[in-house]
Amino acid sequence: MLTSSQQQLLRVISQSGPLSRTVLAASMGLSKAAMSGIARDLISLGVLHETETIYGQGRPSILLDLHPEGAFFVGISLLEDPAPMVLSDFNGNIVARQTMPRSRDPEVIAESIAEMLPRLLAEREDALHKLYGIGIALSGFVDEKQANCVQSTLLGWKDVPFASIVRQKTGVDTFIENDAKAVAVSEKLFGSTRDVQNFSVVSFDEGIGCAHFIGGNLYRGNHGGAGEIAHCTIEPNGSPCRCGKRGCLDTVASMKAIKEMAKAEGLACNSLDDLEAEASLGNAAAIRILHRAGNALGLAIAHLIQFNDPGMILITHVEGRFDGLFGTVMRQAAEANVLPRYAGQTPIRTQRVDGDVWARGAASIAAHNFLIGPTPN
Amino acid sequence: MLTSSQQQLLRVISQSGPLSRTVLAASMGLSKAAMSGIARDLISLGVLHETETIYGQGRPSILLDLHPEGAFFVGISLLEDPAPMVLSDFNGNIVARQTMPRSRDPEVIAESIAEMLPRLLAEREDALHKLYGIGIALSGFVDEKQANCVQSTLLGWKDVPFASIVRQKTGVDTFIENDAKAVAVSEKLFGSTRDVQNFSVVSFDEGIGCAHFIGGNLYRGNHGGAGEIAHCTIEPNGSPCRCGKRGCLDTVASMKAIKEMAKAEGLACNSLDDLEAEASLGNAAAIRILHRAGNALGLAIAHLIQFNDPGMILITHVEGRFDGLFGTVMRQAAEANVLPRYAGQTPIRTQRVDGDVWARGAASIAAHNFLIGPTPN
DNA sequence: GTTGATTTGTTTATTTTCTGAACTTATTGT
DNA sequence: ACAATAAGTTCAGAAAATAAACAAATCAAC
Repeated sequence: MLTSSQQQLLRVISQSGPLSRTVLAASMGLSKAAMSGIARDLISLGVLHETETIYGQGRPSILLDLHPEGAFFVGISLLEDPAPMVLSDFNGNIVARQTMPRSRDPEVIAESIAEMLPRLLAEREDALHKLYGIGIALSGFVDEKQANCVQSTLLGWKDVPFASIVRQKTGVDTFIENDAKAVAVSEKLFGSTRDVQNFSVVSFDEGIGCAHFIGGNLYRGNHGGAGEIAHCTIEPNGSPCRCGKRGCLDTVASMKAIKEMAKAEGLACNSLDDLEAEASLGNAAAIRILHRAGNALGLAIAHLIQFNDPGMILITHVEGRFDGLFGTVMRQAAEANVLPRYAGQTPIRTQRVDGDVWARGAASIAAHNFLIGPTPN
Repeated sequence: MLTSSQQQLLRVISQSGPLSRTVLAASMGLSKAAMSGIARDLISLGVLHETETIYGQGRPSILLDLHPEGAFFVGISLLEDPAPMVLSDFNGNIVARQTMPRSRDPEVIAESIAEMLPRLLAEREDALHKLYGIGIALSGFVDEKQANCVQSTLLGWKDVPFASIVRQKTGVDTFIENDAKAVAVSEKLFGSTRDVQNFSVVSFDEGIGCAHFIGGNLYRGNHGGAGEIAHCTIEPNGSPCRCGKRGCLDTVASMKAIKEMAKAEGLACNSLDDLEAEASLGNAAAIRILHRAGNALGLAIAHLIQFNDPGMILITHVEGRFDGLFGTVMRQAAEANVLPRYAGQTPIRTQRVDGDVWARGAASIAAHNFLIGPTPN
């Protein structure tokens, strides 16, 4: 395996983006001499490579970055059926793809993974001896070692040591993670938040998920529940939620809730875009629903900003557009409910993602473990 | 100064409490041999010492802990006038005390500190050559280097490089910090949360402050504003707040707000205890006020738990008791507004603190910088 | 009691890793 | 062309960590 200095170097690069040897040495508290050797070793291992040359006064500096083809990872999403299984390079590019049937039996899933793995790797021969891990995203709570699924309603699991089951069947290092947290990790490693140390990702879909990066690390919370904003009380004494409380964000602002409210109002809308279209035609019910949902999501995001002062909020969404009424109301509510001094200080970015989010997120969990080791929280 | 391994050892001990050499070696990823030497050096420096002996099978292990008299720190609170100035040992015990006039002119305060410092140290001669820093707590925003006050309404400051001003006048390493964050650090270093890695401290007083520890480190937020729960919207369209918004927690649940509401209801109550007494006699207005305040604080704490899943919430309060109506309602509201699965999973502790909180917190900032170095966020 | 098992902590020779200082390389500015 | 500047390399020596053997302090069992 890698030495601790080598890991530290990869960690710094994955947290800050491409850097020169001199800058790396300074930020790691090492001498240029030490840096030189560590970089040489990692380059000859094929994990690092030289990219851009920066010209200034004096000898130009050469930026070092992770080599896209230096390591490969498998990502599997257990949120969909059939479950997608992808092979990702070090940049988050998907270089091969398969699907497999989803089951509720851990052993059966592990068996399927072991069966599909050679077929996946056959699509990309050079990845075989550079496969460093498998990551699996699922809906539910995962322990801090990313090994055991503490609870998953969707899969009907409770305290299932799924990572070691898969590891045993495949012989490859395996890690599992909650869906929203996996997406956050992939944004940090591969996406638009590489050089942001503190941010929260809100994944907007049928349900609402959220995960925090703090100090450059995924923060999982004491019970793995950090970021569970879906069930914060946003409308005191509001509608009952399937969790047992009332007025949870999930009952007002998730796609599921929005569609249900639309149905209850007799609107034939099957997507956010449909509802936005109705609203722009002046349909009062559609406008009311979008206002209510946008306000709720905006207030929750305002709380996120007030409580944690992140450097960025990134909203990922598979469906819909965020430049309509819903998005506008959401942004206004977010701005209106933070300290006026802070209003506008925290960028709220929305990003449409393709259907590979979960599988790519899963792969990023394996990459994260390779790069950074187990998360400290 | 200390080597990085020495600092790491102090960091681990200050985060986890007393540990044996063998456990330390394992948790730092070093060999027992290396540990032996590092511990020897720190003991002869007077910073560490052996405490309890733990008997089990085999040779007993000897716990190592910070030596209470191994280092001293000065703490100054600029929240009060006159400003208390204390000398603290490594356990947070206050071993000497002075006061000084507070001013709004940074130069004048620095001058006063330089003037009082010899008098403070005269009370405790052995501290003179073991003084490793000055910490200053103030109300406002402080940058991540704990050097500049970005903004303080109370002191009327904006971008004041106060730490370096004091450093220049006294010749001692100086750090400044926000009041609530300083209290959180002192609880982590000296108090009841030493071995908790993730927790939030809510300081309940005239205003409401809050600070988070995440992964064993103070989390300051991207603009130094993490934990500003006082101005989260807790009663949508509620009373106007001096911050410009409406329905902030501060307008309902701070001691200032509670007293104002009591006054508006014509109650002659000057403290929480007075109001609790009225409520227990059946005074409807008193009951209403306490319910409203307790509910608001409880909801905010529930959000804190939902968003960040901390291992503990610690509420520090100078005034009043938390076992009356206010505390009960607060706890009930907190429990009722978290995911039922989590209810009761996060301990909410209340702790009455003496008038030295702020000064002790300030001293802990200096200690934290000595032990752990600058906070990474 | 004595002996063996067990685990902590120390010692010492050896290996690994890092540093300092001089040096080479590649560029800008004049 | 040549000085100035800064990045990156080389290599001897210093510093730090390791492995393995060992000493120390206890419990448990006979």
